[in-house]
Amino acid sequence: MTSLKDVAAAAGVSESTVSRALRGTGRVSAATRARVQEVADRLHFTLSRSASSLASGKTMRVTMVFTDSLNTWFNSAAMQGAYEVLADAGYDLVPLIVRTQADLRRFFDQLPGNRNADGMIVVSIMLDQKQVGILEDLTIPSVGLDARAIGGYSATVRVDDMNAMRQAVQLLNSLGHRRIGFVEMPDNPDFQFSAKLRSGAFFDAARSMGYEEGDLSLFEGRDFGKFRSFQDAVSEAANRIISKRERPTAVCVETDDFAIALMYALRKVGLRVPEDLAIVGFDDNALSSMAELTTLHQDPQLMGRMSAEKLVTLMRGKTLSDPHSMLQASLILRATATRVG
Amino acid sequence: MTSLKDVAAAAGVSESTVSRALRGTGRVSAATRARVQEVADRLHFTLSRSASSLASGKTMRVTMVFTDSLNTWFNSAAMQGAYEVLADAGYDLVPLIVRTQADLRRFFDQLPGNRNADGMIVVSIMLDQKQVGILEDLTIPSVGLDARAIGGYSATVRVDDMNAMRQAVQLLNSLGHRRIGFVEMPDNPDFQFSAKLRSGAFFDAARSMGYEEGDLSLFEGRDFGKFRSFQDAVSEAANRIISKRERPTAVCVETDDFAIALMYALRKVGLRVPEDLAIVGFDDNALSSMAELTTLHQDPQLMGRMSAEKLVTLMRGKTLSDPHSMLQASLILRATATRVG
DNA sequence: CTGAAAGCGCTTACAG
DNA sequence: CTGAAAGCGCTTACAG
Repeated sequence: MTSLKDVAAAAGVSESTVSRALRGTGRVSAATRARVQEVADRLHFTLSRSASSLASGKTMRVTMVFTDSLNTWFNSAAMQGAYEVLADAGYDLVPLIVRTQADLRRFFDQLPGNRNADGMIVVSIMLDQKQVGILEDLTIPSVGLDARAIGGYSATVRVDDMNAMRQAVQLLNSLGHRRIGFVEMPDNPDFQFSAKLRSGAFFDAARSMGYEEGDLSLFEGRDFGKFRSFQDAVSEAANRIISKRERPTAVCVETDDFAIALMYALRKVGLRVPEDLAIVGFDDNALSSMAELTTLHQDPQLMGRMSAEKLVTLMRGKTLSDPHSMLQASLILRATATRVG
Repeated sequence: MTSLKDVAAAAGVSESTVSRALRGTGRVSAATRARVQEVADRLHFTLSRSASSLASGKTMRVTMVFTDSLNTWFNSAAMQGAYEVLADAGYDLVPLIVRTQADLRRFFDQLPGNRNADGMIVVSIMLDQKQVGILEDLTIPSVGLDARAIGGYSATVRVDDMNAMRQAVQLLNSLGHRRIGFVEMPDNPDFQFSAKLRSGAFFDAARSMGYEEGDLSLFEGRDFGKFRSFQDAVSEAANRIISKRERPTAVCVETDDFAIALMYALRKVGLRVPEDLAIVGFDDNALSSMAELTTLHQDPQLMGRMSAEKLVTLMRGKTLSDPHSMLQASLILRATATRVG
């Protein structure tokens, strides 16, 4: 395999000069640079990233940590957004899935001594105090994407759940719904990070707008999470909604995917949406417009881009004027939430 | 930053022993191994991948090459499948998007001298003869995923388009459709790799079943590909279908995404699906069941897994008994293709 | 089972 | 602007 040494020999210059010419750093005469480049092209030479990395101390790699599959609507878009920015800046993006508490513990145990990335983007993970401490002591920057709390991260990008839920409650209130509820996603039984923030925000908003405890229902994710499949969880959630005494006339659902599946399940047993139950989702994914789902729009690809931009700035040793970005979700009015009755 | 040397010092053994103990290679006494591991854990030590890679000649990295966004239905599922297998085998997965002919040329120009991956998975790319030659000369194995031709790749995983299209035509024939057509995806104007194989297979199947040229219509991707947005392309395709003299009573569409968008566009102007036009898609993605689309099911996550399994076997220096896998798509009967008339 | 030593292929002060 | 040399942190024959 041809190495930098071969290029140096073929071009009649030193290895130092080849290195500088190819990377465009340091002072090299235009003529020399051109000759080196020409020889390198002819020999199909590429720098060994491992060797460069070892010598320079920069890995030119970014780890993107997920708790869930890469092909969810949110994760895949966030990764695409981050990829675009990182590729432009010369960084490789390396996805890592951390599914269980044990995985996560191992990951954090090894973090302090980890020299295998110049930075990381951590997606949708709730950290405990110890983990926050580890991040703070890290020599490489970390960006929290969909981080529900700022602690530990050098920068964060998130959606304003509080305000989003306020908009949703406001809508339901304006439409005359007096009994409302929130439906959580099924918990991953093996994993503790499912944030309760969105449901918490929903109820806070509702109370501040005059709803009383008796008006509010929570359909808890852990009640469906013990079921084997997504469909089982959907059935159980639908069942609990139907059999609820004093059933709400409207619910918010934690994500569009769950909202849409739920809507189909409810209609199948004869509950009319929106007449009997209004539904508001969260995400505005590709299914939502087709399902005519009223929902809150967020843009994970943009969030991925923003996270990567912050990270690149930090990896270059600069500081951020706005390390923590909070985006607003926008309410998309469609057919599943209409006036009560 | 703590290095292997520090671990060796703290454990009172040589660096060689630490290396062997931590990687579980070579003969190390159980007691020594345990002590080394304990010290390594205490110091939060992780091997530097760059240094390991440089010393061993293995990068433990796999490049996965796409021509399109990471968050398409097919790509994200394929990546998830490949990730699962590669992560288990200790490899990092590094996505690479090659959007233009120029990108692709540069990529292949640099491939021969590239030491930055131990193997690669190439998704949905049509290769020319020169590129096939480059792959064949490569020292690292390459797997073609959704490779429409075998040439150059050490192994391939694909769907049997021929047979899938035969099933589709057979269905339309059984349902009494005598005038049928195929709708291609809009071309990426900047890119030449959109395969014509699926439409070719469709017409081959139709002819072999007695359809005459006058019965068959092709709606070519390049006719919609010059439009700016996906929606524009959909509109143009719908327009061409509607204004076709001797309009077909049924069409196959290259992918579900395009089929569903097309269906909505057609219904909007009053064409009834399936009464006026039956539609069969390809993919069976999450939208299809909701849209009640009759389609051909394929499983990109499984294809990603299979590709990675083949690649891992090859990277370990073993040979494959079945390097080229062809999966069958299965026809999913739903509401958009019914008896003619 | 364990260690000393060479070497992987670069980058980067340091000198000139 | 260019080169000689040290060194990044590992792995792996080679010896014992």
